[in-house]
Formats: sequence, C-alpha cells, structure tokens
Amino acid sequence: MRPVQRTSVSDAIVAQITDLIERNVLKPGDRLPPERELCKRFQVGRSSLREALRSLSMMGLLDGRVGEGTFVCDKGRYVERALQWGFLLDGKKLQDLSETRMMLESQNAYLAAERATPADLEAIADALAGMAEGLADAGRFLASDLQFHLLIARATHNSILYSLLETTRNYLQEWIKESLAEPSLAGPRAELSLVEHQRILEALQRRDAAAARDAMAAHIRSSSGDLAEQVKG
Amino acid sequence: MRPVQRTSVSDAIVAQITDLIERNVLKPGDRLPPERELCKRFQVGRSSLREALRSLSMMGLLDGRVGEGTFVCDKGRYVERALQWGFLLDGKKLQDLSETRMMLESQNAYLAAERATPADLEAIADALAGMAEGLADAGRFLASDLQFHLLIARATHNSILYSLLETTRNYLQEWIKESLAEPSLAGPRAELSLVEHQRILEALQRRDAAAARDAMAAHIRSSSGDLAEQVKG
DNA sequence: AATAGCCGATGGTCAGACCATCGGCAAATA
DNA sequence: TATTTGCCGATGGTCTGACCATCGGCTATT
Repeated sequence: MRPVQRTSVSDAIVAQITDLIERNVLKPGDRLPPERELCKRFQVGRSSLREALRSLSMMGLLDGRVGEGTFVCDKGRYVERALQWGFLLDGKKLQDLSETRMMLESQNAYLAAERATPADLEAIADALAGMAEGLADAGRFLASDLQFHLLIARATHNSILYSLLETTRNYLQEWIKESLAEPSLAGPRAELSLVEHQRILEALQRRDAAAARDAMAAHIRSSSGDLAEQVKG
Repeated sequence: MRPVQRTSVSDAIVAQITDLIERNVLKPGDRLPPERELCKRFQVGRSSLREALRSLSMMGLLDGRVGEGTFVCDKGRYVERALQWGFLLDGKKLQDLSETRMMLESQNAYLAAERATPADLEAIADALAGMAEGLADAGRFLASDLQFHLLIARATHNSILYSLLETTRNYLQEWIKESLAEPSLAGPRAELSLVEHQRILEALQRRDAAAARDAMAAHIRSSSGDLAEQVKG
C-alpha cells in the first residue's frame, strides 16, 4: 500500500500546457485558444482553467491580453518576473547560488574543452573580442562577458547544464552588474577579467580540460570575491 | 506622458501577500484566514483571490490543504523552484540528465566532506546500514540508497545544490529502479553498490574531499553503466 | 480615402452553489 | 475508563453563469 496520487485539476492543466511548451507544440508567440474554448477541450470549469493560466502567467510562460488572447512568452522571462517581486535573495541564498554557479561554470568549461566544435570555439573567441572592444563601454563589456560564458555552456552540448547555468546567471546578473559598475574597481577589474577569459579560451583551444576548468574556477573565484564584498557592503 | 500602470486584482493580492511574507508578518507554518474571509478583507471576488493563492502555491510560498486551511511554506524555496522550472523547460535527455547528476553528486560529495557535521555523518552512516539490512529487500535497499545520496547533498548545507540533486534523482529514479530490479544484476550489483557507498562514507569521515568526490564519481559511473545498458536493451 | 463609431470576441472579475476532505466532538462500545 | 465510531461544521476545490473593460476589425459616414 502506498499513498494515492492526489492531483488537482489546475495542476493537471499546468502540467499539460507546460508539456506542450516543452515539446515545442506551443512555440513562443503562439496564441492559445480562447479560455471558453479551452474549458470545453479540457472538460473543466473556467475557474480551474484560469487558475492554471494565471499560474503560468505569473511564472512568465504565458501572457494574457484582454480582447486579444493568451500568448506563449519567450523562455527565460520567468526569472525576470520572479525578481520583479523583489524576492528574497538573502546572504545565504546568494552564497549558495554563487557556489552553484562556480561549480557549473568550471565543470562546463571542462566538458566544453572536450566537446567544443571549431564553430563553438570561434564564437567564443568572437565574444572575447567583443569584451576587448567594450573595455570602455561597461554595457557592451558585460554583454560580451555573459555571452562568453553562455557559449562555453552551449559548447558542452548538454542542454540541462546550459539551462541551469543560464538561470543561475540570470539571478546573479544584477549583482554582477553592480559589482562591475563600481567605479573604483571597474577599470582594473575589467582588464583582469579580460586576461582571465583569455586564459580560459586558450585552454579550450588546447583541449586541455583540466586547465580550462581550473582557469574558469580561478576567474569565478576572483570575481565572486568582489561579489562577496558587494554583499557585505 | 507615459503608459498608465495597469494592475490586475490578483497580481495586487500576490504582491500584498508576498510583502507580508517578506516582512515576516506571515511566518512559515502560519495559517492564513479562510478564503471567504480573505475575500471580505481584500474586497475581491473569490476567483481573483484563488488565482492569487494558486499562483503563490505554485511558486512554493503557500500550501493549501482541504479542510484545514492555507499555510505559509517553510523557507523560501523560491529560487529552487525556479531552477526546477528551468530544468523542465528543456528537453530531458537521459544522457544529459545522467551527466548532470554525475557532476552534482561528485561535487556535493566534495563539499560534504568539508562541511558535514557529526550529525550529518551519523545520518549517512544510518542510511548505509539500512542498505546493508535491505540487501534482500529491493524496495528498502533502494530507499536507503536514495536517502544516502540525499543526505550527502544535505550535508553540503547548500539548499540549491540539494534541490538540484533531488530533482535529477527524481527524474532518474524510474530508470534506476528498473535497473536494480533486473534479477540477473540485482544481487552482485547491490553488493558492489554497498562497497562503493562504504568507500564514500569513509572518505567523508576522513574529511578527504577529493577522495569523496572520486569515490562518488566512480560509484555513479559504475551504476550509470548499468543504466546505459538498460536503456539500450 | 480617411475617419468615426459600432460590435463581437476575449480576458478579468464577481457571486453563488455544490462537493470532498479534514479535524474535532460526542455518542456508542469494549 | 479507554477506545472506537459516526456525525458535523469548516475549508479548499470546482463548476456555472453573469457582467464589465478592452481590443481589433468592420462598416458607414464624411
């Protein structure tokens, strides 16, 4: 004997729609059938359906517009939405997140060194060039920096690892931005960062997995040091 | 002139309740007033209120129990929840999952060796004892096995890493179960598994982080080998 | 041809009803 | 007296039908 599965109607709907989005049957930008129509298809009341849709909207998967319909959002919007409620990222959580990122980044670098295609490496090199050109432009520098890391994650050809890193980065992005915006640190920090990224790329090009991992770890450590100070102050 | 702020009723409720939880007016474990009561206080219809509550439940802030009430959940499991969503939104390839798990398990073992409290170690040892006792009982063996790994993750004292490992395990659990259920493999596999777990525990007790990581990696590798065969067959 | 007004479609909200479940209490039972 | 059984109110879960505000496109007026 084991506890029977208790499933609420709206949870089931959430699961179904989520699944449709996952399997790309519903693509970003697509419009869902009207609520009243969905009720008939799912054989549920409008309340239950709306609770499901509202939950999905709150998580940023859907977007309802009066008089127009309900649309599928781009993926990744939900993190933004989450932070919109100015949510709890207490010190401990930030530290945990930072640690998780460190682990993901370094391990991804390791795998990327083994698996990156020539095209991957070229794209990563381009991102690095973008950083160099953006030394004077904090916005561009940061964008290229992010791109660099995401491209490495992509080069692992593991969609889950990529997705996890992307999410953690999204959460930490705000703090990273503030950290780099510190005028006293910005200049030297950016140049140091550039050198560190250079080392990572070289390791990747040499297919030296361990070196890539260590170079990435060193880079994150040095930048998360700033992060820690940022949090304290 | 700028676009006027359009706010929906349930979003406003979500914001208010979120704020109450943030300011600790509503503490974890607290019970909210009944829905019908809240309707009167917020001066809104029950549908709108329920859409808000459902969203908060979906995000892991609230938990509604029929006949009892709606309660504030422990801790902010918010980030964890979001990461799990990130998880879902991408294709779940067994190989990718397995790889992610390998990385999480081994890294968690590393951190656990550094941070486990005596109580943590004791709990892990208990789980191992449970496995030994359950050699003849596949169900119990598997349960203790799972417990062993989760307790190690817990011993990292990093809620995000724990949550991620828990999620990957949940996804893989079905395959793992089938794999161990194979009659031809069950006996020897379980005994080998026991020895591997023993090695991990010893490394943890010695506070030898690298050894713990390597022992865990070896264990996962050997068990995921079975997993791969299982998938092929 | 351009504009103004209308109208149906659609999401947003509300109110009331019924159901299943849970916890506690009282009555029946040993 | 201690335990079990049955009942009942409270509560979340669901359904229905209704009304409103808004949007987009159609139509008629200019």
